[in-house]
Amino acid sequence: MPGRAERGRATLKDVALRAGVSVPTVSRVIAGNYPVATATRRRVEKALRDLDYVANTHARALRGHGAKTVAFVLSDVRGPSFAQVAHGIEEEASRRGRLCLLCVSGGDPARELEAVHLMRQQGAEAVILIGSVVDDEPYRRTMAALARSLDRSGSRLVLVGRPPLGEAVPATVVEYDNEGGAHAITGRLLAAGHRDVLLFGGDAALTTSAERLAGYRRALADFGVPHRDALVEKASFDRGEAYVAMRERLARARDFTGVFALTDAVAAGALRAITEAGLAVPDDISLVGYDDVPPATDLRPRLTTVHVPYEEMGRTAVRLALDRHGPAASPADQHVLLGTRVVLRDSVAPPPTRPR
Amino acid sequence: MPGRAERGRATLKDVALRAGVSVPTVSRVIAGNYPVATATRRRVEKALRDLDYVANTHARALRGHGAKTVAFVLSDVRGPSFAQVAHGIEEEASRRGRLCLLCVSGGDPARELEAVHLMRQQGAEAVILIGSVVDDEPYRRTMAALARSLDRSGSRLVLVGRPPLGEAVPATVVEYDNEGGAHAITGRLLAAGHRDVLLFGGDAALTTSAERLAGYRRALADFGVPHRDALVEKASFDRGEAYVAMRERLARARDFTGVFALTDAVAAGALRAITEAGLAVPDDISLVGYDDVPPATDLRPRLTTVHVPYEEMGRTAVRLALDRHGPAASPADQHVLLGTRVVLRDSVAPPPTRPR
DNA sequence: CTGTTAGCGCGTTCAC
DNA sequence: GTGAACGCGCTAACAG
Repeated sequence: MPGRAERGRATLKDVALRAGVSVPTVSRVIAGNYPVATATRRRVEKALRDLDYVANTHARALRGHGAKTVAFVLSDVRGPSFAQVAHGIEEEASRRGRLCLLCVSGGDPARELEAVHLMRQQGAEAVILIGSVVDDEPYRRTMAALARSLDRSGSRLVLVGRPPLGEAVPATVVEYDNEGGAHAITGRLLAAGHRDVLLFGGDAALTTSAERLAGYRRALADFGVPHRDALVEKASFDRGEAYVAMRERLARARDFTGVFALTDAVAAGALRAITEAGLAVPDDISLVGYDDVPPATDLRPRLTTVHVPYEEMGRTAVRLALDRHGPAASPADQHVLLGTRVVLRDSVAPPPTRPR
Repeated sequence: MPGRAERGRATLKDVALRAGVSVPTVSRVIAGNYPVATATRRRVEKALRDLDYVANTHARALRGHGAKTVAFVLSDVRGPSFAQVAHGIEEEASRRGRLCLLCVSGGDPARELEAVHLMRQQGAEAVILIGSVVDDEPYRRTMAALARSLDRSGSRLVLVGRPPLGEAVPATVVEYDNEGGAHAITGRLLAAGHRDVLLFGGDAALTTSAERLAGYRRALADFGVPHRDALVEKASFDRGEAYVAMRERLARARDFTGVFALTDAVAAGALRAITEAGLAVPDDISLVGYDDVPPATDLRPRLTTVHVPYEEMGRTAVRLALDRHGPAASPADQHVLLGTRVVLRDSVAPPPTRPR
């Protein structure tokens, strides 16, 4: 009776039985760092192949030798910017021999929490949370507790593209200069002569939107242009909804010559609405976006936007979390702010001189 | 000495010690399906909270109660179509309480194999391989062996958007009608009157390209249009390279009035080159793509393309693999071919009447 | 109701 | 060189 080799996966015991040796011997052959007689080794190796043995990660993990895991949560893999972060994480993690655990929250804080819980159980070395949130008091409290829990169990909470929780909270933060990027890109519009700049898209409750709005306002202030609430038009981050919203806005009032779309996808939707309304970009209306996702190049005109180092953020997140106990690691390194830069393309021009 | 509660994660033992009960009692409180005295339960629950206990998935898995895992491998998360499949998988998996393990292969067969190996060790319930491959003999042999290995260990190999390996191989296959879609979309061009249709992009060694090419040729045959090798222009799947390739092609010869781009991204690159060459789509040249990714709507003109049910493929993959032992499951259901459909938009018109 | 015993698959002691 | 014994953390049996 050859053990359970027939059904289910073969265990060390099955292999040992077949090779006529004891379990530890097989283990040694596999590990390779212990002297084993050549003849025995051959027999074991044959049995290993015959039974198609694969080590059980769970048992290994229990013993302390488990394959390490890096886990991350994002709201939707289909978003190009999230996908870039995910790619960066995956790349760096697998470069270091780590497996990647992925959860999607759909933007729901409850699902995000649940996901983190699962990842803790899994014993993930790092738990990476990606993207915007509603930064209220309950959120901060929960997150701080989570960070401490993970820290106690030797794991690490990493916040990517999300504000820090305070000095006392043991979490790694990888941000990008969101407000600065918004300030710079709005500045481009203003410098080209635009005075009526529509801020388009987003939900001010989300940190990402709020920061971009702040940059927009600061740029306005720098140029001495008074802020007008009427020039802030909410719309979701969805291209389709952005299209509809811009169409309606144009039907209602054409009281702007420049548009700062909170996202490239939003810009794409807006562009279609503007074009269909018989207006030209950038001749009649200038348009800028944010994120610099690859399809931004496919727009006509090619979109001027803000480049965000999403992939690098992903890589950095993994690196910081995994190297935090290393030789040259200091707590200060656990909070990183990556730069953004404006990518000049073809969607900005001076405002038209004659009134429309 | 309260065990290891200070550093590392708390175990059942720590909790039991603190609550003054035995280990199984704590286990029962957690499981909840066993009678426990109310007073004891309270004490245990407090200890659980105090110590911030989290169950160890690995120990549970070893015992047979582990959180199940669905694993998948794709070449690049940043590709919108892959991202859609990934989303479908994640959605269906988490709906069924499964965790998702993600690996990226970069299109390298060796890395793909390595990834599958890791996933086997992890004891994944299903291992899903996504996307095109070079379908040669070594590949088929390796894959078949892998399928059998996984099958023996109670897991399942799932091939998504990739041809089956033969009846005898225990694998689940979720395909879409790739050739049919290519046939239909090429037919649109032909029906509009085009006779010189350029097949643009892709690498014929990859299954996806080969199938689309086959559909293209069949459509040509149906319309009695002879196939010309000169009208097959290779280019990678990258938008940037497609742009360059189309620019060069146009400089060399404008011997076509219609373009079938193997991918929407390729179509985007081609569109830019065509437009910059002073040609109009669809007035001078008609252009179609494949995949129907969201940004295809942002192109101007909006791209006529083939819709592929990527998300559904992801969901189906998980469903088939997990339900294969269910009541109404038959082996025949383990091979599915999903339909594609042409999405008519604005990038096709009859060819110009006067010679350019 | 609760504690004791046993074992999941593996790797690391120890002896022989 | 190799086998026997033990324990990682957990849960399912069996006592009591």
